[in-house]
Amino acid sequence: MSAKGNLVTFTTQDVAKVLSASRTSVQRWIDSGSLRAFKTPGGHRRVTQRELVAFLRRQGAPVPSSLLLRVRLLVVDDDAHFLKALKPLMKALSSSVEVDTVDNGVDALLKIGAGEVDAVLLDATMPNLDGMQVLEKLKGNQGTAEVVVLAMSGRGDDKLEQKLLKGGAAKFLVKPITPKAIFDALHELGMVDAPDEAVA
Amino acid sequence: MSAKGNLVTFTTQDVAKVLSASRTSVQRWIDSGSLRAFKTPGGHRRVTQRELVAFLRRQGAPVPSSLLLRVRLLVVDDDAHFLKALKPLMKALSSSVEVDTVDNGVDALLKIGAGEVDAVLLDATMPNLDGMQVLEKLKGNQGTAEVVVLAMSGRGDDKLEQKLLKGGAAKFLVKPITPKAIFDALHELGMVDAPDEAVA
DNA sequence: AGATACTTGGGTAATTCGGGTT
DNA sequence: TCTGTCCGAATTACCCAAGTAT
Repeated sequence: MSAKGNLVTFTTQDVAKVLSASRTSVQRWIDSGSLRAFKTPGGHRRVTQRELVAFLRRQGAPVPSSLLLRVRLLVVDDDAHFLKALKPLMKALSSSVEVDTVDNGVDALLKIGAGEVDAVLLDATMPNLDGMQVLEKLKGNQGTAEVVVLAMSGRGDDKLEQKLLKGGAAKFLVKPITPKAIFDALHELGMVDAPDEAVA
Repeated sequence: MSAKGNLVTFTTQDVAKVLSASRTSVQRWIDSGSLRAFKTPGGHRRVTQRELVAFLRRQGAPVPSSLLLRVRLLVVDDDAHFLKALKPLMKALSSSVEVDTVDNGVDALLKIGAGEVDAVLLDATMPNLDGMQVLEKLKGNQGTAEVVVLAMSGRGDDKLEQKLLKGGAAKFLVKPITPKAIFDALHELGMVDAPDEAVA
């Protein structure tokens, strides 16, 4: 079996404590749709940790590091060697980033659509895939709009960079991409904390 | 949690962990009918993985990807063209159905016997293979009796259809078989959910 | 098959939540 | 819009006898 169910849920009271608000307010936020929740068969509201963190970010509120989840990063590139090499390097660099890789846009969209991805490192210059189009689709869709897009391209191209950033890409990275560059980008976006310390 | 063949069942505690709820609540949900379960001879509740996923979806709760089920469908037909064409079509239609194909009954039975199959689409009118006999063997054997059999034949034949259904076939499909017909049959049997949505 | 350690069911009490209201 | 308070209902915690797993 895979890892433990990382599925922690919060009651309205739990959420209220995080924001120093009242339980009643949290109920209203949920009912008005600004905070997504599901209900138990008995009608009690439950908020996932993932959604709580997303909500805090939307509101510009600080995210307690105790709530930070591992970032699920999907790397989309058609260079098999790059993908194969990147995974262990990222793993060694930070235990708070889970790296998944695909070599084509179709698989990428399927995974993103399934809600299994927090951030995408997308080669904007892949053949058979219009990075700009993917970006537009992601940002245009409720449910995928919050996926952080890190665009990368083979070389500096100011025009492409501006276009992508304007389209909603969070960062623009120029190849060659290093694991540290990816980590730093995620760190600047507040998605991960400081790098792991060596354990003696 | 116990695993028997490919059927994984969850105890009340297992379900409770998935939702970070209490064991007592899970018991109540089962007793009130919100969550379907069966009982062991000793009275302990057991929930199938399939029902757990369905329950989570009904409540709007996130479904951990480790719980996602895929139906392993084995298609038995001697028409190579049919087999070759069907596989990619089913894949495009639904990512939750894994299609395997064989052109003879021997390989089919070997795969089924190995526990690698959830459902079989069986051409009941194959030469060199008595579909009815295969059906009887499957249903008569502990361990293979739960494999869902979708029988198909070249044309409507009420007598054959009645015989097969009486023998334990779950559905009777008339050729030409379309991927959608297969999917719908599996859907009616509760083995798959609604079709994949394109990331539009 | 028997023995052990762990888990579950059922009951009740204590706590928390939802909804209406101020 | 946010907060506080009410009551009925849902959820949780705790007990020990019984079922399950190894």
